[in-house]
Amino acid sequence: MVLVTIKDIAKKANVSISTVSLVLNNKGYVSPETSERILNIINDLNYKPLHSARKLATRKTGNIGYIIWENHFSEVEMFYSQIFLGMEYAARESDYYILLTTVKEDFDPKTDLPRFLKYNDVDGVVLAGRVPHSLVEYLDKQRMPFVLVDYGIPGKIYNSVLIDNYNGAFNAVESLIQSGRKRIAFVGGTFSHPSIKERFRGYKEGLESYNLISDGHLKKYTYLEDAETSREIGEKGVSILLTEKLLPDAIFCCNDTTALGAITEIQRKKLKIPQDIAVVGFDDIPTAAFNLPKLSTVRVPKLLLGKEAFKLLNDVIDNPRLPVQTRIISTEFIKRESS
Amino acid sequence: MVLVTIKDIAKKANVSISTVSLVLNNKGYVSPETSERILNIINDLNYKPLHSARKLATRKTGNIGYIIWENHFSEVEMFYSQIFLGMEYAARESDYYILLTTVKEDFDPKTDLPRFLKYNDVDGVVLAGRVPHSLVEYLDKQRMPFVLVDYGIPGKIYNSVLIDNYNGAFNAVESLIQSGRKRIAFVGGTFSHPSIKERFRGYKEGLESYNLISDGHLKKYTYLEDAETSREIGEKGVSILLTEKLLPDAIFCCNDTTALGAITEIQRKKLKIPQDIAVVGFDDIPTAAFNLPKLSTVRVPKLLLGKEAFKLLNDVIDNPRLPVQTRIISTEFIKRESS
DNA sequence: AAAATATATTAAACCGTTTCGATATAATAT
DNA sequence: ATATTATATCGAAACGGTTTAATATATTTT
Repeated sequence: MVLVTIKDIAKKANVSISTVSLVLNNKGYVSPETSERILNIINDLNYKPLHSARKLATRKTGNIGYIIWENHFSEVEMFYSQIFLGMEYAARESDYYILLTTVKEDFDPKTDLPRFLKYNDVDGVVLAGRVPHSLVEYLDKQRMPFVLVDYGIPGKIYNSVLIDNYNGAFNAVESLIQSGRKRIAFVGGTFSHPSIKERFRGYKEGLESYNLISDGHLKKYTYLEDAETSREIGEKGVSILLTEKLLPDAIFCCNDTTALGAITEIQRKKLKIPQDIAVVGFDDIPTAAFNLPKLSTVRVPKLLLGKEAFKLLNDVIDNPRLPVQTRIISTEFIKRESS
Repeated sequence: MVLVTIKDIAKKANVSISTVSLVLNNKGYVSPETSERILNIINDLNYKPLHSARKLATRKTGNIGYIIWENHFSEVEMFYSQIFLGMEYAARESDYYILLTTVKEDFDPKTDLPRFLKYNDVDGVVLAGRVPHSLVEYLDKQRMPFVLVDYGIPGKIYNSVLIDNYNGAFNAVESLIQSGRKRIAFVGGTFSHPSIKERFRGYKEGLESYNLISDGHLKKYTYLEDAETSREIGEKGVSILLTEKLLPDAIFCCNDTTALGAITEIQRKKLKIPQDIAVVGFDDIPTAAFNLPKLSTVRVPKLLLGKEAFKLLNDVIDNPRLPVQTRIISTEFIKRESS
């Protein structure tokens, strides 16, 4: 049960270990016959190059890091787990392992640096969702290749994979309008998350393009709270919106979590969904399809986000002087029971 | 920006690299003065031993694998993510990285082996929840150290960290009884998951010990479906239980997901929770505390499960001939609005 | 026919660490 | 005083790969 090494292969194939290495990495010139012979022996002996030896020689770690806020991972949201999974699937076709870690709310690069950064155990990093700016700056300064997913830092341009929030929101609102809604409200969390800002813009311009936005509309029918999105925001938002004389007949929520809260509150007020009020969310988290009424929402292809992030990071690692780029992933409106 | 190596430290400290290595791993004899001097230089130069070099020399990978079913990770459940997080927290105090991967429903060791097993890139593995038996057998045969979390394979004894399902269920039922419930039903999924079987046993013996289990009780008030737990099972179970002449006044669900389904169905039937029917779940997933009514449940300390699994695996890796052991983690009943 | 080029293989240096004697000195036991 | 043991340090060989420059032969170009 001892380890099969490149030496064993070389000996059995009557070649030098260099030759074996060459076919392993298909580099240089190796005759087809030799190559095949070696490959067969590799297969017979079930030889797998030792990661650590290989990585030592190539001076790569073979790891990439995946960083998210602690609460994004430990709370209700499956959103970021899905992105991780998308990356993991993509990574399976490559030589990389993905190291997942969370960072605290009050992150400080001096003391809270993820282990894999502290010990230089990754070749690059993907950061998903809202993430400490100080961490991003640190990575930038260290010249560590990184990619942001579903987040951007105002005033800075980094490699990133983003959702087409604007059009997603626009289409959702459009769908509400086409089903006859006239007074469409918005409930959302902090604009410091660019996605939410963009969704709001899509909402607003959607209404505008159908001339459904009278003077004072936004004042009456918009609830924005400068906090992380949550069910609470949805509940609170609705309870305030429902004090209007003329009730909204639809609510577009900045994401599903918020929408779930909104639904709870609407039901508590004994109003019918979607008859009295339609509700639409954003993200398409799994819960959305299970809760009653099933939530209409804008589907974000989370696995694809992860996959694209991985691919982009790979490109950046392979070619560090690649110009900074942003890849936009488009969304799809999913009509269910709530609208 | 070149790499600081052990050689640089040695040179600057006027010692051999062996000595530096010795203080790094505090082994052998090194005089306190030398040791401190070296440590200072290490600190000054911010030297971090290169993982791959170290791992090559020690013939360890420094990784441990975490394996779960694909649907456990990609669906609603945060349960297994939490266990992962517990492991990750524990790992931070050690030298290990955790590699998370999922396996497919129809797993076959011949073709679907996780990469890190195929390429021998882990020193041990934690498997959480229901997991392919063929995989467990494979690991056993390969002498790969592993630990099962919240799962057991009938007829086999492996290193594992389990929940005290029996007492958790017993206590939950007891609480229902003490608040005056008489006809307590059970809704659950497949018994091939030992946890569910145990929870049922706790339920049954809880009732028995209070003499609340008449002839035919179990026939009338038990809904078991031989499938993965899901909201659907909860909904379906309740819809069947509610056809009884004498309605149950409480439902103990085998887990929170099922309980969430049960609540949906009870509400659909216009019954009040907890006035008409109390509902109790198991696990305490985050959603449980957010949904209305807030779910009473048996809290499973998921982070602790992960931590214990990590520690046990560590022990097993360090000492492979350790006798097989099972660590039981106890639970806590959380009374909220639904009971 | 000589020169240039393409093809095929290899020896040896190197990657950064651990570890195993070997060596040397200081402290203790006989 | 000598033998033994504890303390302190080091040289060199591993660990299992990659890579570069050198060598040798076969093929093509001039």
